[in-house]
Amino acid sequence: MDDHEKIDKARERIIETIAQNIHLYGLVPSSGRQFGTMFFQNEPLTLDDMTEKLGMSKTSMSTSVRALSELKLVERAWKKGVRKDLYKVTDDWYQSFIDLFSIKWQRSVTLHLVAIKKSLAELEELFQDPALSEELREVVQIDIDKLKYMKDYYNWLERVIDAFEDQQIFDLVPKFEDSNKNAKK
Amino acid sequence: MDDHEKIDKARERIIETIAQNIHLYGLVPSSGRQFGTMFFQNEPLTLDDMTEKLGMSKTSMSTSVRALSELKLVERAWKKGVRKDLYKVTDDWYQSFIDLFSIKWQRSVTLHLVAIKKSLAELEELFQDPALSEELREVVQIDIDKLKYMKDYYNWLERVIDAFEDQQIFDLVPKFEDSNKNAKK
DNA sequence: TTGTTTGTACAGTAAAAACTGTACACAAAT
DNA sequence: ATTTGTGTACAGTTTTTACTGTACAAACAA
Repeated sequence: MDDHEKIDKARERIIETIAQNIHLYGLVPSSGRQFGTMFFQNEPLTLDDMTEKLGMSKTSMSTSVRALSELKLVERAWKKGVRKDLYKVTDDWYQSFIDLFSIKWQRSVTLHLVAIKKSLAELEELFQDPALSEELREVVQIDIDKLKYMKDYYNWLERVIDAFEDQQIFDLVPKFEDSNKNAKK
Repeated sequence: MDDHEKIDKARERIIETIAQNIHLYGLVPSSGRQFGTMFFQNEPLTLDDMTEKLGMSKTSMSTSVRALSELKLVERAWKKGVRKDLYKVTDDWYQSFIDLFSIKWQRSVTLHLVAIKKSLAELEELFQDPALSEELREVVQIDIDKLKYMKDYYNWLERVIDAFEDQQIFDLVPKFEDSNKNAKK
């Protein structure tokens, strides 16, 4: 194995690991491979570069790079004289992780809260109805309690996301381990 | 629309919202529907109950409830005299969220760190080799720097997960909003 | 033991998602 | 205005994943 192959092997291991884990971002392995491949290039790549390096169709590269961009794992780059679109991996991975929450989880939290408020309002109105049977009133009360629990939970989750977004998470967990952490004050 | 239908409609909205968002847990909508349905039952359910309520095969219910259990979204329950397995949704959703990280993300972090350390060791050895061409030496140096960045990132991520696991996250983001937060001290 | 009941392994099918190739709109170059 | 180059919409295909039905092993009952 020559030196170049050694480097490739070391890179491939990382790329494959990314590919196998990127489902946590809601992406498929081939997008992970694309991301990993871009990561080890020291120049931004065009769609045609990717097609060649990954042996996949240009259409796939296009849709896939868009998915990566939406999650801010990849961003456009510019280089004078190059007319094709260029892409490179975002260099702040901490921010990428935060963006994942901002984008995917925040959306989910919002959808849940909207649904919860709507259902809660309906059930509370029903609860006020004097014509409601005693039996159903109990059922409604239980559901209301459940929805209130959900509401508290999603409000918490929203505040967690906010804490990531405005960088407070780095107060709790600094980027680099505090070496004094285990020392006596 | 009678009262019972009103209740069902309020529940269905929530169940469908869960179904549409559970992909964040790596599960498919039908598992979300199963989870949501269980959530509104006040008694633990058997696989046959689920089959009936969701109109799906028992095999599906079995595999699906296992997936939900692995993520600790549901858990087994016991009721005297009932021979069938019973399942109920876990009642601490905050803990479920934390468990998601412990289970899915921790695993991913570990896999990445293993791969990174391996590749890093290989590249560092290669870098020591006096026979390495000057040109490749530069390439190796750049890759080493990239891997070190990844390593720092995944170490941070691991500490974030730990901060969730040992409940420190609740110091940063309490379960219930601190009402004094916006008041002057 | 023999007969029931319950959960799941496994093979097959149906449904969904990923991927490709063509065709075309838009932009830049001549 | 015409030609050339680039990205993507869209339809069709392949591949993957979800789901079903059967068959069976394990646990319990009689």
